[in-house]
Amino acid sequence: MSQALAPVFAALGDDTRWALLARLGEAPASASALAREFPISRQAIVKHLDVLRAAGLVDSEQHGRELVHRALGGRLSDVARELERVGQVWEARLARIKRLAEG
Amino acid sequence: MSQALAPVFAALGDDTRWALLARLGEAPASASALAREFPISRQAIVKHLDVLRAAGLVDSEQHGRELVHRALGGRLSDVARELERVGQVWEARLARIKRLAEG
DNA sequence: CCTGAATGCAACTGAAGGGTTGCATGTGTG
DNA sequence: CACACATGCAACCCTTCAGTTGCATTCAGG
Repeated sequence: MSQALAPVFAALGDDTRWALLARLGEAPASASALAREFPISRQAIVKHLDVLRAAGLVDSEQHGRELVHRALGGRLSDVARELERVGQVWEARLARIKRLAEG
Repeated sequence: MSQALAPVFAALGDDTRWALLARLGEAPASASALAREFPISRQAIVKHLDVLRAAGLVDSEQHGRELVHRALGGRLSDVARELERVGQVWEARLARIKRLAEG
């Protein structure tokens, strides 16, 4: 199922990358276009996009002479479900321990 | 609402930290106890716990002479809900764009 | 056709972060 | 009361990583 979560979190852990992803969430764009909107070089943006793509958070498509990138909400939902699941297991376990200790 | 997500992702992005958190999810433990189970020094573990606590993923309580840490599933659920929400917004936007382009 | 714009590759720098060791200091329990 | 064990603080190493600059290349379109 959903591949290792760590790479996704690592990808999301950087502010710039998160901003970039949020921007792509509003509308697809090319690296050069993003470079005009953000205060960092195009190369830096390309590297971030590589990381995001590797994490399954972005996908890219050739359009004429430019490579257009878009954010994938689906992957985010996958991760969300996994987190929710894990979180509930922990909470349940904690509750059980507390019950044992007090009861 | 749920404070900035970035710190949480940054915290979850490290494999060792994730492993540590998963371990605490099974049962609370002190830093020294964890140091006996993991192949890294107690100091390294303490630093990881600091990061996790700052992200709201762990909380610590003094028990006799030791500081016992436990994983907070609740925070994980918060993040999950936020992710799910954002993911759906992106998907909806994409669908709308696609409809416009094709329709 | 030819030029501007977009991409790709590579080397380099500086800072952040994971990990270590050493030491000082508390404090529970035998 | 003493000693073992848990914690805290600090300096230090080394790798990873964000970001930069420079250059080569390709290709869409006027």
